[in-house]
Amino acid sequence: MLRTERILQKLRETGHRITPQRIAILRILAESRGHPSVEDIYEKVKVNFPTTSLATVYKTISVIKELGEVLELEFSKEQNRYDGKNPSPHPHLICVKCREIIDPKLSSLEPLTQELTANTGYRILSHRLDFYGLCPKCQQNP
Amino acid sequence: MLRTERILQKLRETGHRITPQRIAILRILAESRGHPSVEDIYEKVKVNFPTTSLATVYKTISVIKELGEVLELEFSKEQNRYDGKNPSPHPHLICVKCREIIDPKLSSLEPLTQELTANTGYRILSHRLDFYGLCPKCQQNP
DNA sequence: TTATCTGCAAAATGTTTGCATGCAC
DNA sequence: GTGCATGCAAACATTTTGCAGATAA
Repeated sequence: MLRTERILQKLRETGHRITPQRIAILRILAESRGHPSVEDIYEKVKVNFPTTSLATVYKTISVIKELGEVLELEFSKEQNRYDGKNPSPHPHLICVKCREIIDPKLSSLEPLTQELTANTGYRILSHRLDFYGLCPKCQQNP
Repeated sequence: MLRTERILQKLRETGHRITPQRIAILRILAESRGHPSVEDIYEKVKVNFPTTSLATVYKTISVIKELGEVLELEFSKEQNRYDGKNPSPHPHLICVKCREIIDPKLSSLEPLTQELTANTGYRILSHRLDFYGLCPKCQQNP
């Protein structure tokens, strides 16, 4: 809810309009723990706003991305997933069976990033770290 | 060339046929330092085998993937890239401007993986770690 | 000889775009 | 009232699939 307000604020400040669809979409984004896909968001928005289109969900996410308030996890074989709770790069843990994605607690990558900067001459801007595995549930039901 | 031989060997062992197109494709895969895309491979193969189709490149990569001899780096906004030199998970360094992808030397992720296993109950199978930044060349030519 | 591979074209999937209408400001 | 947002449909890019003919074994 704080997140939702913050994003609304940023939308206003940047001259974007606040529409009911946008409020609904970014509320879902900011409050979902589960890293929803566009389709997931679309289905949830439609409960209250049945005429909403997929295109609107895509366009809204695109705006929020520009504002730096959502992290996009890209996949090539399935829909991208979104993290609106925490838009800065952080590790994810993805179950290869049920495709649940969680945010594990993990030591900082800062030392690795420094190592890289020193060794390569690249200016590091960001990163992505995904671990793939079997969640406890899927280990039990094979 | 050792890599090429190894993959050819595995193809034979698993009952796949060795065709000129396949030899050409996996040679490019196994010898390219630059993490080529399907399109990159396609263009190179066509120099010697002008009738080759994109579908054949896709199908061949799919077979080599099944054999565990190529690492696929998935992207949602551009073509996937392939690492045939080293098919086990390792970090990549991606220039956000020229899209060059290199394999940096970096400390092992083993400690992080152990930390995760201990904290989450997941059975970790694999991972992907990409760093995004500006390569030295692109820092100079902005 | 025969089952697999190739190459073409069509299909599938996820995402983006164009445009007429509607609505936030 | 003005211009941005919506919602529809069409376009787009990448990858996959189906199938007839070619070819490795």
